Amino acid sequence: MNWCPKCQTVLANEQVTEGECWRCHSAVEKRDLTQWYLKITDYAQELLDDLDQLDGWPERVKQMQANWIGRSEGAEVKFTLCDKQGNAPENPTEDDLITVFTTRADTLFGCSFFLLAPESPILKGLVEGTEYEAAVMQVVEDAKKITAVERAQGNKEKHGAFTGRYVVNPINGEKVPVWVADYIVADYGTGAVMAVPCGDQRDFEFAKKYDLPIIPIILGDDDPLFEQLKDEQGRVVTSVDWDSAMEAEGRLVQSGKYTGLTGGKHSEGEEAIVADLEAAGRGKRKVEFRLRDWLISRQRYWGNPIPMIYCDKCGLVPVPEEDLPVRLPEDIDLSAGETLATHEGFAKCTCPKCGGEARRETDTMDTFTCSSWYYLRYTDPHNTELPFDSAKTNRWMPVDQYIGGIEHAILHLLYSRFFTKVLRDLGMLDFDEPFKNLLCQGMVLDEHGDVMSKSKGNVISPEEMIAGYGCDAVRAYILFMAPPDKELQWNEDGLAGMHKFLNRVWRMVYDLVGKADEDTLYQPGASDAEAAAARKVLLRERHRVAGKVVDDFDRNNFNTAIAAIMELVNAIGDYLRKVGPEQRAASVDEQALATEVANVLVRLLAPICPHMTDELWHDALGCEGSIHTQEWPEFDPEKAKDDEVELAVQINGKVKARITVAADADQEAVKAVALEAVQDAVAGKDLKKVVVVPGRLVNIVAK
RNA sequence: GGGAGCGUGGCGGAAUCGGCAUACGCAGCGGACUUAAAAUCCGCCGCCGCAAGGCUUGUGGGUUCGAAUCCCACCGCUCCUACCA
Repeated sequence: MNWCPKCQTVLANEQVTEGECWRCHSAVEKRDLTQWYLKITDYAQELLDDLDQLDGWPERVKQMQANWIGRSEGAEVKFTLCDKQGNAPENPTEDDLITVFTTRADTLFGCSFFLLAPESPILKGLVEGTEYEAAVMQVVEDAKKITAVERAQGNKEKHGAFTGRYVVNPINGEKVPVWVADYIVADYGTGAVMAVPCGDQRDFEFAKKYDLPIIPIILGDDDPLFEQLKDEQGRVVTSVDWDSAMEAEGRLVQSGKYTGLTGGKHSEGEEAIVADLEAAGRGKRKVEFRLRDWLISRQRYWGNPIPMIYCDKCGLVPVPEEDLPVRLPEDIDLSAGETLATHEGFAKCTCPKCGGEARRETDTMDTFTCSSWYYLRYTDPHNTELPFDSAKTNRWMPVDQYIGGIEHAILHLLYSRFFTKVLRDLGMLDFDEPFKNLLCQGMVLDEHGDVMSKSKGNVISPEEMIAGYGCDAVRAYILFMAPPDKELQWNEDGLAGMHKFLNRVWRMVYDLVGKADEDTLYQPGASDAEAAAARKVLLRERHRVAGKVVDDFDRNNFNTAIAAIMELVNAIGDYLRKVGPEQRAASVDEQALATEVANVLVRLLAPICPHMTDELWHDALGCEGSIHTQEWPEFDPEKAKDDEVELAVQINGKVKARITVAADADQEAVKAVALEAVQDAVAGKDLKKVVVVPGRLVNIVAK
């Protein structure tokens, strides 16, 4: 197990990052303990396959989950263990065979030694009472001491020892030595590995360090990728061009009857060799996953009790359903060092089977077990009989939009998907995935670029900013600073600007509905033509911006939605300056336009600035009810269009002039206007081609 | 070591399908109003250049009528993962 010495508890693999505890960042140690697991590995394939259904998830998160699940296609190969005298059994039984997993069966001819993990359960039996025992057990002991942190920091010096035993390679009958090596991971594959030093850099390093033979197989003895110094057996390699060797997978197998077949993962050679091993009963196709079972036991008070009872007579007995849930005791003195195990009122119980004295399991479950399905309860929160009624939950779920930090990409989001599938298989849910759309908001960084966190003490307090500018301004400013999925380096320079903008909105709305006091934006002096132009732009912007904001919200682009609202506000400002209060008061049409624009503006801004818009809704616009139950403003894409468009005129892709044409002008007319606009520049040149992109530009290709 | 992503003005950022690069804002500069300041409003604001004009999306190539966007190589940064056979 992974053990955190500070938290005094075990951790799941997912909760160890770079060798450290996810919660307190202490270096994680290894311990041998008997613990409870959930068998998430049974769902490895489905958890991987169903990532394809998650169109609304960031690619990055799906990639991280796929890597974590880590599917590898390969084969199991059975080697025969020789006895202590080094003789292979004539008719080996299953007990005489040791299985390895490999993705490169085509390299079996290059296997020159055989490795076991230090934690391998058969290791002790192999060396017990032999002259090799001391050295092997030393490697086992040392492996426990090297912390995962040291390994993560690149301390990858490999250690090993010969066990004195041999195994026979099933493909060629070669006898190779068995070593223990600390770079073999016990709980991946079988904890035993065939070593092919000319095909694997780690095996190569190990072979060099302990002077083990290196057989050049992928390519043959004379391949230039291997720099060779042959000993009397003709098989010592001093170095390998690894970069090239990695790309050499398409090359040919050069050994035995397979000579001439291509090598590599899923290659002809690999297929042929696995097929022969299978026929001989010495191998079979196998898929391995990196994902391990989820260790849920925690040595903590807070957590769901694990509902199991230990009885001396009956063994392990589950708490019967009618006694569930098991509740934590509240009369426990944690500060005095009392634990669930020492709390007799909790730990002591009677066996549900025989009625005799028994003890409860006093470990509790990982907090992530609770967070893996809490959201289901939201669909039926008052149910006193069941966690949730399936009919209700199936109606509401899955969650349309889930929001969370990227730090949960593997932990919470993988566990929740697993729980959903298990509950579905138990008949309690009728869907496969809990969260249709996922938004991972970026983290907030301080001025040095460090992630803000309570434990680092570098968080900024929103209270002060809210006191100075109001929470609508703080909220709008945060949304405006960056798209939500991007990380954001905190900087308050623009906050005062956002505050000014909202004040401007406030005054404008009152001005538009004719309730401005003395503080109007109107500056006399605009001509009728200028007033008409401002009015036209305003009407267009009202429709264009409403469409853009609705669209931006669908894509979570809140920053550009706010930018668009600012553009509408700029158009309103121009209108208010040029069409004065008296003019507006005198015209029913003008009042209707101004009121509608005010109404649209306030509704567009409502999700961003909920407080001030609700006040404007009642006090300025005189509307009833809450603004937050209103629909988005309607809009007409036709009215968002201008009847004239400005086009760039390019010569060979460089902008040389700009022309204004009617929006519905036909291409020939546009071409003529464009050519006229640049006639001096193209004079005397050969016109190869004229590309007209309606509404955008004209590109003239001339030589 | 393996995987993913990013690089645009002084700054945050925009450009949704290959079509006017720098929207919107911050900072800065100039102006109006004011006895003055605040507040408010207007204008300028990528780089070089007096100008005409030229250059510009990390660097270098390629595809294309046209590239921030697609392809290749390199440089730099970030995140994830890590002795996974």
